Amino acid sequence: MIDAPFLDQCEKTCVHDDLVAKVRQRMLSDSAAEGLAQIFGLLGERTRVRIVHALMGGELCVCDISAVLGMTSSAVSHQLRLLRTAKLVKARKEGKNVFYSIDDHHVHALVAQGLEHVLE
Amino acid sequence: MIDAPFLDQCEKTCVHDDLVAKVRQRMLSDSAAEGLAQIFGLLGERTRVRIVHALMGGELCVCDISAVLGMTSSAVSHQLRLLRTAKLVKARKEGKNVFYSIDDHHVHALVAQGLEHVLE
DNA sequence: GTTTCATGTGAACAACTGCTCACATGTTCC
DNA sequence: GGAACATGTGAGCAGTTGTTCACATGAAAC
Repeated sequence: MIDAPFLDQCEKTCVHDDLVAKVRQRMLSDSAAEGLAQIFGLLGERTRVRIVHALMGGELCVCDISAVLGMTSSAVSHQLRLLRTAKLVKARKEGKNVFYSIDDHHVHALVAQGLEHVLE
Repeated sequence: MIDAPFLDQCEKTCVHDDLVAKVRQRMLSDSAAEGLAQIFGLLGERTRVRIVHALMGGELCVCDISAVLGMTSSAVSHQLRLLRTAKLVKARKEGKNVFYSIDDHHVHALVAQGLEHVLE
């Protein structure tokens, strides 16, 4: 049921009980909301979204990404770690270099969809 | 061209000049990166993504959203302001109540796409 | 082995952000 | 008019986060 303390605020005049109950049934689970917020949050930062977009053209090593973005490799590496942990990008080691690429096929679609919103 | 200070770090051995130059040509503009980060960032937070998801079932007034999420209407109103300013949701006034709904048709697609990633 | 270099990472600092609290606004009902 | 109530908002605080700095790691070349 609906938590009491919040209904008490305006129960009589405002809240549409049946509607609220219906929406709560379809509501995102905690884990789903957390997961959604995580992936959107990772893409919701200038540096990281630029990294992901750069990788959409193909794999790049850390040093190349640093050069493309004009940032230190340390800063880039910190962000790559977050993206890698969340499985948005994957790493391939080759000698001294580590090449990164998009890991999840949904990421492409998400960024493309986001661009449609931004560019129209 | 490519900014000098960042190339200097590992110019001789690591950076693939032609590849970096090519990627930089296709690189996101500053405004596009900022716009992408903004919309993803807005969806990249637990409370806001729950609000947007709740609105995907139809319009709701502030008080109903508060009841659904179990949060104060003040906290919800603060977040609605951000979503409204960014044109992710729109407001319709009716007497004392203000009903919110999804403003941009891309938002539906984005959240649905994000859910596919999370739920698989 | 030693050097060189690409990458990874912990600590620290500054900037940002979400919530709370108090209060303002505007509408309805009496 | 005044009371009640849904909503909006500014200030302040606590928690989070992105970058820098210094240093560690691991691989290639000599």
